[in-house]
Amino acid sequence: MDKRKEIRHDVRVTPVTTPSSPPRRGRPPKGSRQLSKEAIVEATLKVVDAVGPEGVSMRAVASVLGVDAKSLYNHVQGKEGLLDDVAEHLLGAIVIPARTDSWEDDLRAIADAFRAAMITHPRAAELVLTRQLTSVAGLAPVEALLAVLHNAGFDAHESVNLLRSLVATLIGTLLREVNAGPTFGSSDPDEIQRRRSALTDAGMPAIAFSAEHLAHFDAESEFAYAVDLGISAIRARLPE
Amino acid sequence: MDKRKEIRHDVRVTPVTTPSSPPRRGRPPKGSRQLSKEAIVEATLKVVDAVGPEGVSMRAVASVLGVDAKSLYNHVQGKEGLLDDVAEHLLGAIVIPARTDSWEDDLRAIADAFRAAMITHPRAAELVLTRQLTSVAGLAPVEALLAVLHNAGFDAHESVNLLRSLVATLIGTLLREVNAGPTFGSSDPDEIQRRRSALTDAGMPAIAFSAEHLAHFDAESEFAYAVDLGISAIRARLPE
DNA sequence: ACCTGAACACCGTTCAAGT
DNA sequence: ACCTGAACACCGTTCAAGT
Repeated sequence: MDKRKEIRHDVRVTPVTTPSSPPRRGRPPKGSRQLSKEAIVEATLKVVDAVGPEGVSMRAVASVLGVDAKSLYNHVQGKEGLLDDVAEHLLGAIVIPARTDSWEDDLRAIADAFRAAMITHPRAAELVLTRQLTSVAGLAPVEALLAVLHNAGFDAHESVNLLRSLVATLIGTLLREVNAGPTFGSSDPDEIQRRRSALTDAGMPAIAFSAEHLAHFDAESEFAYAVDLGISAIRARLPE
Repeated sequence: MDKRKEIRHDVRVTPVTTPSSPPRRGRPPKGSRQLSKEAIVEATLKVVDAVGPEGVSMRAVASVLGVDAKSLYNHVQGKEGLLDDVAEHLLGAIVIPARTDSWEDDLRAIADAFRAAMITHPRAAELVLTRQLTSVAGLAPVEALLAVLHNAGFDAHESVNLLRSLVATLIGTLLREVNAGPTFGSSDPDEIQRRRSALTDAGMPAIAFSAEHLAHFDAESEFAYAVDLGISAIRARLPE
């Protein structure tokens, strides 16, 4: 409830210089790090990992680097631009797998690579999943998916439709996984039991019927299931 | 760039009382509206429609109601609670269609009802699509989808898996639609041409091959396509 | 070229005091 | 029961001045 205390608590991420160093003016004498976009993005990622995207402030990022918040504006385009940069950094970390002779395996492998990259920074994943990114660098996974679809025999038009549906499914599934957080994914039987009875008591028969399974959630197998479902839908649309 | 001016501009949403009314203390004499959660949620929806979720401030919402921001805290649980309330309000507006004898048609109809509700407030949709909602009221669409799946012959477990994949696809697709905004959805040939050449020049062969279709985007037919794809995947999993 | 002091116009929220 | 003044601890961002 008291936002001041919450933020005070969260925002302390190991600063590069000691907080007791005296305030200066102009360029620091010598040893101080050169600020750069990459360094700022990495610092931001640390903050996001610690307090989530909504906890990010220019001041918090700057303090990780032992610098004043206003200095960041020499390297990034404001807070929104910075968060875009973080998202693209994460997107760039996806390792596109080599192609095999099975398009099904290839699609699965790309999907897994995407998830793997998101999982390394669960709290930052939301940035990739919800932002409208425009960089060319972020297109590598799209290129990879499209290439596989073309190669499987789909024409330029159908490939795009399938690509978009598949990506939507991946995003929707991962968004749920990272938003749910560790709480929902937990296998704590007590927690599951509480959710189960809440669902049974909702007075909705179909929900009550499936309550046991609704209360349980295994992120990894849910993801695999969604990808398999997508792949079988694509297979059904194969020409010839 | 100058945030002050931007906000000044956007935030002026027709206030209920004239802005020149003198400041008061304690309860206003008589004519002033009774504040209520519903009224606050509706006012917030107006603000979101005007300036998007990130533009919402307690002060802006209060000013729509001609009231001080701090008064809102008597009725909602802070800003986050308020935005949750808005999301649930929107979720509650979904009109679940009557069931027919075709589970395919039923799934499509529920999906369409979901989209229709989101489209009425495109900028607010993001709240429904990205927030972790916990209310029982929001479960109606889930109940409807599950009932259809059960009725189609799926057991309690498989129904939940299919439900989650389908919902993920809907959320991913709608998120893209509302995030893209009117710009991307436009059929302006110049805009499409610019995007097309940007994609061709990216040096990625599969993207270049599909560039024409990647540059074009029709939200409604993309949605229909994704739903159809999901339904055909579900059909392939039908028992017996 | 790049960093900061001073400053501005905002925020969300608490709490005691008012009616 | 519900509203507000005063106040607090934050924000993002600009710009001129410093080195």
